[in-house]
Amino acid sequence: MISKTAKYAIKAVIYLGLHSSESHKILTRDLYEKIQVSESYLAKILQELSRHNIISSAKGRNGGFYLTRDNGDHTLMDIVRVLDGGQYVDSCVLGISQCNAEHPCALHDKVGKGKTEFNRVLEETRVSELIADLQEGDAYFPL
Amino acid sequence: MISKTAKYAIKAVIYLGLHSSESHKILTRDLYEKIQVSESYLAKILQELSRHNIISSAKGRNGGFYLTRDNGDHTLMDIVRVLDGGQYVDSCVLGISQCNAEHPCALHDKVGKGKTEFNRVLEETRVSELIADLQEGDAYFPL
DNA sequence: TCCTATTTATGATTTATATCATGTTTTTCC
DNA sequence: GGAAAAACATGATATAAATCATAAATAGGA
Repeated sequence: MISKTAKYAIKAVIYLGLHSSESHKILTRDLYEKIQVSESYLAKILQELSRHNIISSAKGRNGGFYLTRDNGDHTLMDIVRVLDGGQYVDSCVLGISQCNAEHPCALHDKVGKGKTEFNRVLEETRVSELIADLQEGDAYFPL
Repeated sequence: MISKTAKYAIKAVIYLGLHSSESHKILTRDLYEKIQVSESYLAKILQELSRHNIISSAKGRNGGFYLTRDNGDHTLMDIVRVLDGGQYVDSCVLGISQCNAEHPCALHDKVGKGKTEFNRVLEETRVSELIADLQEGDAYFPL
């Protein structure tokens, strides 16, 4: 559905949203265990996110990664696209070319709703909203 | 979400359900183009399905693959499990170990519904039902 | 009984994903 | 201005998924 890499990325972004700011940056080495991924792999992922402006970073001493208000404007789908390259979002569950929303195939019609719903949520949910939900205690995020 | 291999398999099973019977078996070479996969790869998939009794087969001259009434009793999830090994059905969308249905994580709570729905449909839909829908013209399946 | 058409079994190859490792650049502090 | 601390860039390796190729087993028909 979405790659492991994208999952790591989403977790990391949420964590940064909850625990970082421009005045309190976070280092890869202090984050990788929580995400349950190796330090060097997380580093690569964070760099990719930074390059696409999903998160912010500062080099050198006192550097690190953090989330600004602007960063929070991205959707979860943006994150997935940066890491999975947008290829997973194909219209038909069975990969039938003549199948689309107006003319859904047998399975699409049944199963497709679940997938469409999944995509829709990814597309509509902004990082900032998710963070807000978590801060208000409405949601659970055990990292 | 589900592998390409599983998609090929589902397509093939549906096709067999619509166009084959014990007295009218179908050869790999007459099917692979419709599924849009190579002949040898489809052969491998059909063999795997046959071994797990999802479809039926006969060797030798006048042999081929076909679907019996008994075969139709399997669910779509059965097909997926045979080819993907059941590993994709992990509980949490983000792979968080402490997250489950009773205690859903932030994303699980939002996105999870889509995935759960998807799984449910796979689990509940029997091959025979899907075939019936198609034969009655209620569904679309352009192969 | 022998030949041919078919599934079946097995292994090799390619491609994609995930992961690791190492060197380079930038920034801040002393 | 030099040294240390950090992100950044790049390439190598490992693992898994997808695909291909070939030989063996089986069954039917002449």
